Amino acid sequence: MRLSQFLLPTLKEDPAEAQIVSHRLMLRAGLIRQTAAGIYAWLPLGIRVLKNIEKIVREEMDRAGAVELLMPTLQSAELWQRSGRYDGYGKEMLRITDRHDREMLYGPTNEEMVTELFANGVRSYKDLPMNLYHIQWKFRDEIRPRFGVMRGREFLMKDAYSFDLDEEKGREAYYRMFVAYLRTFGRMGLKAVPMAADTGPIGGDLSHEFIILAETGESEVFCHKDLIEMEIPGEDVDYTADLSSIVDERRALYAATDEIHDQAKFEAEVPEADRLSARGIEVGHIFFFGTKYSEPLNAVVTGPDGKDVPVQMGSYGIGVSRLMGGIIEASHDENGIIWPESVAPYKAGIINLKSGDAETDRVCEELYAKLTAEGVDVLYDDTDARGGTKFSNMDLIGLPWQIVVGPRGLKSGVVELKNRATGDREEMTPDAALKALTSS
RNA sequence: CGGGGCAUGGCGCAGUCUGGUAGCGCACCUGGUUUGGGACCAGGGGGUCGCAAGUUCGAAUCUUGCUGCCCCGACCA
Repeated sequence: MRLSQFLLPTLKEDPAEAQIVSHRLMLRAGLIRQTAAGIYAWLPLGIRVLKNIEKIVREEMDRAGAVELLMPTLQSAELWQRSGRYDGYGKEMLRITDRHDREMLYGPTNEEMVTELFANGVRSYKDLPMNLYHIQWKFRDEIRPRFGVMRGREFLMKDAYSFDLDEEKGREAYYRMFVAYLRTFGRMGLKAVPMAADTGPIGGDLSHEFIILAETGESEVFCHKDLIEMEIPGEDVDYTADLSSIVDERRALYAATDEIHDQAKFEAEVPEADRLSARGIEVGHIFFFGTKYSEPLNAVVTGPDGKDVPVQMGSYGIGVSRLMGGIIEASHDENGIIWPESVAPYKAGIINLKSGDAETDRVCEELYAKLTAEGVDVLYDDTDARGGTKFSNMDLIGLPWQIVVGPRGLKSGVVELKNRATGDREEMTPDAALKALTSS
């Protein structure tokens, strides 16, 4: 993409409304614009990142055996009245009336709807296990939206729902998601720690929040430091096998958010040198809730014994839009965002230091054409802005690599390749820069 | 929902206390000089001062009501 044809409204100064660093940087780097409290428009650069995050989530869900579908944002109130949640959900739920005075709502979640879809399509235990997910916009009318995209009212969420014949199978489904989450966050360059969470009325031990560590995180977390460095399961992880060893080795170590933190237990279980207290952001939440929805909505399958049983369910959320804020919180410096390559809107930027200079333009054009042909996403700053402006903007938007092309270097036949994360710069021929970017 | 704060050009702000016909920086447009880390000179465009009533000869400024946004708290992916 040529910057001259792109919409990239960067801001030199911090907008007054943004308090935390990810919110400030998202506004300054031209990723989002707020349109109402807690509601954001995604600008061209922002939507590219969002889609990259989505892609990783989708790939890991698919790998773990979940099946994608897409449920609507608007739901009828009737469905929620049957599950008994319509009155209980409170003002967080945005209620809408259509032209026929039918009560509708903008979905804050989809348990009811997915349960009904499942019940309509599945009758036999032989069709289990099943895990259905979608990536869809949700709306929760938070009393106080804040922190930009981290705590918006409208947000993009991946939610998956597992259906199993009995509790043991349900546990296996839960473990698959547990492992898929480790991989998902790991691929985004995040260190996500699963922490036991409140299981609510169902009880049991099957609920975890996935917390990423970031200095500016909203809540305080405490855990064994080994959890941070634990290896992420590889691409070849076998989801049909018993995954309990992967899950158990993590659950064996202390990890808690400040809400349920028990300092005495922490000190008893974790040697002082291994205690880590840090700040964290919740980016995922998984839980098993048995027949909470399958019973009232009559989602039953016929078992091997010929009897109908309500299915055992779990649900598994990932805050997709929130993750963008979370990644920035975890990866930035004083100059701007530092995108991990897996989610970066473009892999590289080309800075033309003297637009209009025949040789500089020629080398830039050639690099741009060749990188594009090789399938490398590249943003070419072909505007006639001054060098300093281009450097600052490129650092701000945080593309992993920058190729700086100017007359001074070209005199000796070199361009400069800069790594945004490390700040390292190296002079090399345009061909060498091309190779460096296409081989990695 | 309780407490606090803000609303003046695209962005950041001054002016409000002490009413007198709107200003600064950045951004934008034109011309020139510049050109490897947010240039300089000259000229220029853009604002019903959040909305509505009221007080006054006169309101960004005073009064009342409303709306929007931000921060702290309770709540949450």
